[in-house]
Amino acid sequence: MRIGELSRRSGVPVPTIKFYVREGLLPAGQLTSPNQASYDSGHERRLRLIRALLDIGGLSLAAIGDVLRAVEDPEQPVHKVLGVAAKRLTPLQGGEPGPELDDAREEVAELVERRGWRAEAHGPAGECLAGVIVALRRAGHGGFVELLDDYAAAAEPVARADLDYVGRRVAREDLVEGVVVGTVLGEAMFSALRRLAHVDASSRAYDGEGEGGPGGGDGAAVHAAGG
Amino acid sequence: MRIGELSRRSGVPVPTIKFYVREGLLPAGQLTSPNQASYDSGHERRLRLIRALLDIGGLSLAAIGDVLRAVEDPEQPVHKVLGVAAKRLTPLQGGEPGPELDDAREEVAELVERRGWRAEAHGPAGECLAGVIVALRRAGHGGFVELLDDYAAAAEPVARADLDYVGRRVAREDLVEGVVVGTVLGEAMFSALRRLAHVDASSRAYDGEGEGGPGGGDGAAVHAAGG
DNA sequence: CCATCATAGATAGTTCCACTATCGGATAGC
DNA sequence: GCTATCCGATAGTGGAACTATCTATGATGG
Repeated sequence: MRIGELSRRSGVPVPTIKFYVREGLLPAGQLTSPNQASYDSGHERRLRLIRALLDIGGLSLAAIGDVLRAVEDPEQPVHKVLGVAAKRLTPLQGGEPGPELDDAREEVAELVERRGWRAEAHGPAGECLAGVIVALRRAGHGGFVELLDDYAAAAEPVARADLDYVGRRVAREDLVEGVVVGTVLGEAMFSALRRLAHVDASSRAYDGEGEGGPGGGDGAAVHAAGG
Repeated sequence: MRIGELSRRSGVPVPTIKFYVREGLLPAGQLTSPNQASYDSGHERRLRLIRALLDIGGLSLAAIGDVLRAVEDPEQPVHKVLGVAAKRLTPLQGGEPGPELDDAREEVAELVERRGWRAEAHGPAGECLAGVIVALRRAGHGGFVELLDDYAAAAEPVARADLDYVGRRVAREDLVEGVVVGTVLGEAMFSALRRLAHVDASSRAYDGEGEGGPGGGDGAAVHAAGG
């Protein structure tokens, strides 16, 4: 297919497709003549993936490019690709070093030990978590950190489900793409579910247990007041 | 305190503080003379909250401003404030309408019913979830949608924990701020924990059950390959 | 075979966002 | 008085993600 049809099928404007090719996010079409190239369904799929990571996952084009190029490169061993993915999928707050951050790191290490997780507490994910803890404390909501264990307990089955999804894939590219999609879009999925569950939990807490179906509250329910 | 000290204590540059005041994110200092103003610990706390929502939560300044101004305004009833928060904390993908989106909406409604949630499936959170489902399908990862129930089951205890945290607050402003912080920073916290749990689950799945502590794998472990 | 349309590739421009720089005049505190 | 700091205002910066325009070339249809 030509670029016009690719644009129509993916919903991405032609100049934007050209821009993505320039930025190395999308391989160029197969040139059939000096000013004519043909694109296939692989391009279409890649384009949809880019838009999902961009719009839903909120990744930057630079991050998407790094990840996708690593996925494409057959030279890269799988674990390297996953390393790139882990780094680029993490906002990586870092923050200014200090005793606060050291304390938070220590708490993360204790949590990992407490739950018996086989994970490095000082890897990208652990650093990210420590950054969040510091930010919560700095924002005056240190109490929220007490929920860490509850959150960790909920994260375990989610991680197992993710791995289960990824485990069903065999081809290298499919595998890696599964990890990326699971990490990025799975996060968006959980986030939406969490907000839905907030409405439910709030409804039960403030409207009383005995009342009827959803939406019966008069506004006390958290998040229920949509407009 | 004067603006210089506020800057030193919060780590935010003076011109940036002035910028936040101009944008209505931070109340102006108390003028003690035509060109002298004094700031208090409330300003400092607010400033830290802004930075947390911006850096960790990834909210835009516009969204932060809407939420904080609603929180500040004593005219606004609590449920209105929570409505504003819910809307601004949601990326609100919307996406183009079509049969795909209708199908996804239907699935969300079925999920809500299946779990017995007292929540409107067509509120902001439900719409957001439907958008994610559509994006997953469009990106060629419709299979991931099968994890919806696992994710929903994990979201329930998290939502209960959040509500429990919020429930401990009594003052109106504290309550609302708790919701905002819980929703935004709690998401970042869960996200980091989920990635940590990925490392663990991957280690167990690929490195064998019997091996020793963390980090022992040779790279097959998801995300374990940090830089 | 010729008019019309789409395309490749290149360069430059736009919009939004989150700051950052500079300035003129006033004040604080020694 | 002197210097550092401050207020308020205006203007400028840099990055991100496009978008517009242009030229030369080729495809398509009557």
